[in-house]
Amino acid sequence: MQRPFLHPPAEAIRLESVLYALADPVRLEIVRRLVTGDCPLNCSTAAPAHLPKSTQSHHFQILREAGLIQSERRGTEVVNSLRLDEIEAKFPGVVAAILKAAKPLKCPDAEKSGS
Amino acid sequence: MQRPFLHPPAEAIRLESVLYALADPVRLEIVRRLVTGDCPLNCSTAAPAHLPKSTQSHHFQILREAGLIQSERRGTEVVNSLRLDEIEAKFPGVVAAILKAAKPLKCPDAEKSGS
DNA sequence: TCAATAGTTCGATAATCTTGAACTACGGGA
DNA sequence: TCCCGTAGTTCAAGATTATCGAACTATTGA
Repeated sequence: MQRPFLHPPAEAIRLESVLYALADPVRLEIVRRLVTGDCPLNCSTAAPAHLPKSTQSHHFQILREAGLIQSERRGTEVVNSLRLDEIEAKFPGVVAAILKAAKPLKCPDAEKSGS
Repeated sequence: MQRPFLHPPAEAIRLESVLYALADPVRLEIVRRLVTGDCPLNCSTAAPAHLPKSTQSHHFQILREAGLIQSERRGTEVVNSLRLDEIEAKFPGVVAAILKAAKPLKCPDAEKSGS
């Protein structure tokens, strides 16, 4: 068994880790996609498609360890969801303000939904 | 002349850089001290005292390049001030929420103001 | 001019990020 | 049940970045 996902309890979530996780354009985009909910939540679809799988996995690990997302194996894929309530309870307004200020990432994903 | 300080114009300030700058406990503490204004604003007093000067300088450079602070030589010391208005205009509520959520850094600075 | 103070720059080591390659886990046939 | 395809993880190596002592620069004051 691949070691199960490690999720920090709410008390252990640190502001610095949350900020660090969101300080990367790719991870910020992942969180943005998860919160808008306009796409399935597995890793491949939530991450920019042009990235290697290993890099995607690394970013999800950081988001997980920061306490921003929760990952759960569902069949062959991993379903990710945001832990917005817990983060909001600990750091009111932080993630909301960041997401409001975040612009969609410009990347080779650009599908038909042109700007 | 030591090359003068580089400050990005407001338009060039990126959310990711701001978050990255604030994701470090030391830098978050520096910003916290600058905003409470309960101490002079030069580098040595704004940074945790136990840190080597070179490390302090590095942190101030990152804060500067992120657009969070403005540095100006005043005699033999460097005076730092926050660019809160510009950041607030670009990313409303972000820094305010972060500062509200930030706890004072526990460090060997601990003066008589015991917890 | 000399010494002291406040920061910066340099150089080396350590830690972290990125990515290809190999591996693990699960589901679907035949 | 065995084999294959899909979805992610883990490993290893090179590239970035952080930390900190040592040397350097800038400014003030005696």
